[in-house]
Amino acid sequence: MKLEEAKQQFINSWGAFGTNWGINRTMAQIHALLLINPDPLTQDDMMEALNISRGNVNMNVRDLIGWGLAERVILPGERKEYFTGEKDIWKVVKQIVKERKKRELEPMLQLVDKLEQTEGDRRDRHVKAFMDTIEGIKKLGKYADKTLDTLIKAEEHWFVSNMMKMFK
Amino acid sequence: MKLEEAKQQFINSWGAFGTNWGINRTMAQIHALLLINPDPLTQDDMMEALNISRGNVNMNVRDLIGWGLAERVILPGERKEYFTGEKDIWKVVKQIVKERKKRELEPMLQLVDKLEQTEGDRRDRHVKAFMDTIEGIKKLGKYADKTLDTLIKAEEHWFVSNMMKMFK
DNA sequence: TTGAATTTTCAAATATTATTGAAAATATTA
DNA sequence: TAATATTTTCAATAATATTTGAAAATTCAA
Repeated sequence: MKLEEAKQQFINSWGAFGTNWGINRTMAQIHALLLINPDPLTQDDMMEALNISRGNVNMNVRDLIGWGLAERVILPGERKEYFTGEKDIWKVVKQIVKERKKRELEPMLQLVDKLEQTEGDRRDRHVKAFMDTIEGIKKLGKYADKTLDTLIKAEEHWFVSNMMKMFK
Repeated sequence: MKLEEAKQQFINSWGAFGTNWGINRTMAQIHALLLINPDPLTQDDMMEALNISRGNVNMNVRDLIGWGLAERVILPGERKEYFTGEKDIWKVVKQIVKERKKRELEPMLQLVDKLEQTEGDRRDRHVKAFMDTIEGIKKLGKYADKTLDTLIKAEEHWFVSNMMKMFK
């Protein structure tokens, strides 16, 4: 397979992959494009590579920046803005984990803390089932929170070699 | 807060949470409903609790069964079908991990195996950047695959206590 | 400053995904 | 077997999410 075809396949698959994770297709495709491009790209480059409008590129690039997955680059002497993506996949994963933890896990933990205060007699099987679920989620959620914090701070080799010990 | 209000909040939040993960709102809400209900429910119960149509319940319950998160229950003497959900959150998490690994990680690994065959001279910076990305994803993907297999097979207490050692 | 280049915004258009509801299929009981 | 209850399907509809494109805002060089 030729490079151009392979790139196209990668971009399409990364886009489809993203949609399974609640990320819009275009944002994931732009991310793919930045991952595989050695040099920074302009918004026009992305419009052309993905066949999408200026507004679409602009919004999604800014979203990617918000996720910490892309950044603006100033090239001396150039008028236009350029953008690059983090190339180290381990760092990409850590960044995504960090953001999703902040955006989703933390609000979920806040919710269960609140729902834990629900009134009612546990001898009522409905009350009990509800409270058991909430407590189960809280316990596992807090544990996930700590685990993910460890991952976010970890160096790849440290994390991998620690995990390896579990596989034996 | 009263039980009914708390249940409603939990169902709504679980639904919203699902949409961030590429899972449709109704499926996540039905799952929430099954999580917090001590007894099996009929499709009519779910229609009423969530204010949705029969067809919608039916499709989403079957999807949940496909994900291994709900199952049909036969109650002796009852004409209607009943459904329950797994209550143990650790098992729920393992089941979701197992399914997403099969549906997403494995196809992704197949893709990178294929894209690794891309022709081209690595002295070309574009070829090199592409191949580096693909190889990075492959390496981390294979590692994730093993880690998740360990998680899927693990007992909660074993897994937790192993992870604890990393936090120290 | 000015004005050309560039980026950003956002209402409207389009595309995608989810939901309904009624007909068809299936299962159950008498 | 026929009558009835229940489940399933799926075309039509509705709801949601994404994309466009042109106007407004901003930036920058002279």
